[in-house]
Amino acid sequence: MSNPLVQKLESRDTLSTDERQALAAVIMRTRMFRAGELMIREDQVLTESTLILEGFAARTKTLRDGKRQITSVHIGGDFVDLHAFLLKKIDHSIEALTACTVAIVPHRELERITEQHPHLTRMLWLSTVIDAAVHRTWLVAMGRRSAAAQMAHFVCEMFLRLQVIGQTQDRRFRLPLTQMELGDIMGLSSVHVNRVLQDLRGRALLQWQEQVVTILNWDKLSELAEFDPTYLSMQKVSR
Amino acid sequence: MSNPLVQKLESRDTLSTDERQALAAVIMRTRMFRAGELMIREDQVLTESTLILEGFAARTKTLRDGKRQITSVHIGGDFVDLHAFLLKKIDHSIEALTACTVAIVPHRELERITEQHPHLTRMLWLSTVIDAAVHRTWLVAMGRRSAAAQMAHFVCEMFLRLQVIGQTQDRRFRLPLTQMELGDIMGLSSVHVNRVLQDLRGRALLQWQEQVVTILNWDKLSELAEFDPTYLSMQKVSR
DNA sequence: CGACATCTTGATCTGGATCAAGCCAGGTGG
DNA sequence: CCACCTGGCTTGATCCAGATCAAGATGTCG
Repeated sequence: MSNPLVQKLESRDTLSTDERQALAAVIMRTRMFRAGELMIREDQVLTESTLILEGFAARTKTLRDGKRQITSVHIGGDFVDLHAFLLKKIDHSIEALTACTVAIVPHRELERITEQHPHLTRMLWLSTVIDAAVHRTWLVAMGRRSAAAQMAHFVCEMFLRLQVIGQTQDRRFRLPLTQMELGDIMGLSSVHVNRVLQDLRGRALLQWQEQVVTILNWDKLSELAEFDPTYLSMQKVSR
Repeated sequence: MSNPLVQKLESRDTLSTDERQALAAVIMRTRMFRAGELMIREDQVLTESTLILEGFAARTKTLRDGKRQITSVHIGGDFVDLHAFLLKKIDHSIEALTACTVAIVPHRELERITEQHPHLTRMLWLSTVIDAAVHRTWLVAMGRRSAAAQMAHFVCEMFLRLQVIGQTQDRRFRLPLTQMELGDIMGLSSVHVNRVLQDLRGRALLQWQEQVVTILNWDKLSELAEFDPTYLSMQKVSR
């Protein structure tokens, strides 16, 4: 089985054969979700975690008045709820944004990894720590950047993350998010998202048609976003 | 030494004598910072982590145009840069908001914990995962709540976190943040923070004088904030 | 074919930013 | 001991980025 998680971890440190086997062994079964389906309901107590093999998913929180915020977007190789291994109970939902194929990993198996594979444990821990780094980057973008810069930043981020798992061709990639979902990611209205995208298109920074994004000018886009990929920890170092 | 970290971890799961000793042994030395001092500079490569014993600190990111965003506020018992153990390099600064006493923990020692104490490892991992949960809560507040609700939420959060380490008396606690810092936390201007605070005072939800906050009406404050403490994981369960 | 989602555009409104002063307390230097 | 300065808080006036409301265009799917 081609495993995008291994691919992602290997981009950050080398895994031993032993560790790669341990990771493979931990996957008990796979499962599919349809687009729009709820993968995990808020406040559920979890005993297994979910690794995306294929597709896009999001962590979402909906307030009483119906306003929704997406706190992260996950792609192949991401453990959407690895943190639930330790939290046990999660205060947000996880939704499939597109059709998804996922691997199910019982917490018992993750616990076994922490008992027997210290280095692999650190690599999984690292994944959750990078999640947090992405959260911080979004906080900075929401709090202090203009909507255009925030959007530019998000596009740069998704480009690099998708590149690691081989889902980009040159400067082009599929990003199947509606403008309403983009609004929920950035804390904006869908109307404003539409205008921001027109602005970025107008400045010839990117194209965005039929769920396919093409970055026309990486330099200017990342300049506008003040994008620094450090937080994605994409260098291979011993951890 | 009274260790607020042990106090905090014990509120989430029981530690064995062995584990408590291992935690104590890991502290190589302590150090003090003055208010306003930079504890960690952005982009530094770190080989040790910093545990706050006493005082308030913040992770901050400053943009080119001088705008600043605070992405977390840390208090006694918090490892401000535990994530640096795995990230190695950090893309934000850490500033002492007040005078701080901290314990220094070499990464080598943390690595030894991951080799020898799986359960304690999970508890430290849990700390970083709760950090991320706080980030998500801030994202929701910044993206979708009114400034007043966001402020109310922040006050509720700080109250509970300070309560765990015994830094509250009844409904009153010291929160030594300027209105400018509050603005940097919530993505607002200090002028607006001032008006929001006046609003909350006017509604008799809280007092805030001389860096001391008194919650006058917890029910209404947490109602306004739609505050649900689940994300702080304050129940003692086996992890 | 109708129903529904998504995108687009225009008009208007508003929460919070920005700019500008004044106020107060504490600290410093002469 | 006073004059001054600095940092934080407060208030008022004005501005603007982005929200909200409304309607139409386009596409898709049962």
